[in-house]
Amino acid sequence: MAIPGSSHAASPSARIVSIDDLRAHCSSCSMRELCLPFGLGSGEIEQLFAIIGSRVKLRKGEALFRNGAAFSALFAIRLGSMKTTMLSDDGREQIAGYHMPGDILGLDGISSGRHECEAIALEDTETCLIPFERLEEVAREIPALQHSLHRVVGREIGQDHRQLLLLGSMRAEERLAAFLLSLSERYRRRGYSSTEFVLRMTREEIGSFLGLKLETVSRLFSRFQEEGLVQVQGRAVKIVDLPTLKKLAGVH
Amino acid sequence: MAIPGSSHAASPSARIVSIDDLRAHCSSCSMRELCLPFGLGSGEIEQLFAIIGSRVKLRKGEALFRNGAAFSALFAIRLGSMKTTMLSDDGREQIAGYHMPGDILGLDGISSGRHECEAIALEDTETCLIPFERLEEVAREIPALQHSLHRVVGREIGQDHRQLLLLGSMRAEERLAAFLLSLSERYRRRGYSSTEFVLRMTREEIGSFLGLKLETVSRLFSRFQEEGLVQVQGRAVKIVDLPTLKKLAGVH
DNA sequence: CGCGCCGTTGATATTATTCAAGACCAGTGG
DNA sequence: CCACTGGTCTTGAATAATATCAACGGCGCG
Repeated sequence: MAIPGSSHAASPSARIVSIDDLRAHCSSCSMRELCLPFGLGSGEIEQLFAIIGSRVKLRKGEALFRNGAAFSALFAIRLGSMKTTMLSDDGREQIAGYHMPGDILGLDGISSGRHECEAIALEDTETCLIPFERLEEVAREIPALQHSLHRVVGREIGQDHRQLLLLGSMRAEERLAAFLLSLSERYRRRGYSSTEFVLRMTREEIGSFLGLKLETVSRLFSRFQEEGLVQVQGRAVKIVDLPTLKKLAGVH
Repeated sequence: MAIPGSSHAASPSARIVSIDDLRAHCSSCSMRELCLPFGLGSGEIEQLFAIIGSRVKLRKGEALFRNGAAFSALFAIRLGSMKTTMLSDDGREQIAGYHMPGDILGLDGISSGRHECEAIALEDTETCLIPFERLEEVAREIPALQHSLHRVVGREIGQDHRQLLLLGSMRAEERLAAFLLSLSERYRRRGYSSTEFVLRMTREEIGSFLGLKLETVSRLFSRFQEEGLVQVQGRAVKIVDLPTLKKLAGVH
């Protein structure tokens, strides 16, 4: 499973690209505010950047890591988007996360030393590979980096908890409304339109993420459109009536 | 909301007890293998112990921290059990976690500086208060502690992901079976019986944790008993047919 | 062009919830 | 001691929500 010339886990088809591009540098990365560099001085960013040995490019559908793979690194998404999926023993899959640029992947592997989920690219995607042991070393020297790592980890836990609330206590239409609002907010924070965006997942994947079947998702999109909440054409979504959508999702 | 003489968040009725008991020491705590001290040498445990200024005792129903409270510390459960609950804006609550001795609570507050859930004692419970800033300081000096903290965090994320799988893709009977197996395993690791234990939650709380209504949980317990999988008397549970239970939960 | 994947929609089936009634149990005060 | 009370648990019947099954249209791509 290992890539020739690399001790880090990634799928065989992934291509590792050595750094030859200045835009790849943390200090000029447009995601630095959301990612590990947040709060670091320029010298400190330099130290962080020094351990990011490579970028990993994935084509749509390729895996960054697979279930059971040895854990040795975190990955920061630079460009594109990914899903993380949990697999039950009988083959069903549950999408546990939908990740965008600035998100950090792979935290699930820290405790057991093996990844307990899979990370699959939803489109052509580029990530930074961050060797975890070296990150720990540098974090011991740079309090701000240590804190930033903890902040990222806490963000992941918070997101998971909100998803638990969604799956455990919301009805189908509330789930979809909450999902759209969450996307809206996350695009906004990244400087994109918060009202018009393109979904990167199929209806089936959205259903898996929300604990629903694809037909239910499709029907809900149709109904939301009828009711004038959104305009949907395939994966292109335009949020029309934000207040009502918020009310639906239970946000007051 | 702050306790007189303490800068750390906890409910007003919680009593802080200064350390006057040798059994309170990390090195003699029966949970040290599951908790932060794991993997530390005795000198290092001493340094960790030095920052644990106090224990927090809670009576059944009392809160360790509430939603929105300022985050300043983690808490390690020494004795008893707790639930963490997420609150939706419209008042519904979702139990996100069921925690036992050795578990670390409060990680959800790291990223925003405020707790995003509530931690409530399910029975009389005792926890160690671990000031987070000081923990970060000491973790920078002791790689093993730093790693142990990361391991604990990763464990939490893994557990959340498994719960997402449960809520998103399992049917009611699978959820209850998986819940019982998870309890069984966690009691086993703590040196208790893995086949006979007492639930610390009401049917309603179990339902909330599993995304079900209390009546559904009650019916399932009755059915599992009829089918000879378990013996249930109120909250006392005895697992009778482990293999079938595992098959139900989708574990092969 | 034809194939495969994706999305929509309708009819039906299944699952879990809701509503309702009553049993049980521990604690409390007369 | 006993009746009373509030919380918990169980069970049944009716209902609502979502899944399943099935058919078909569209779109992109080789």
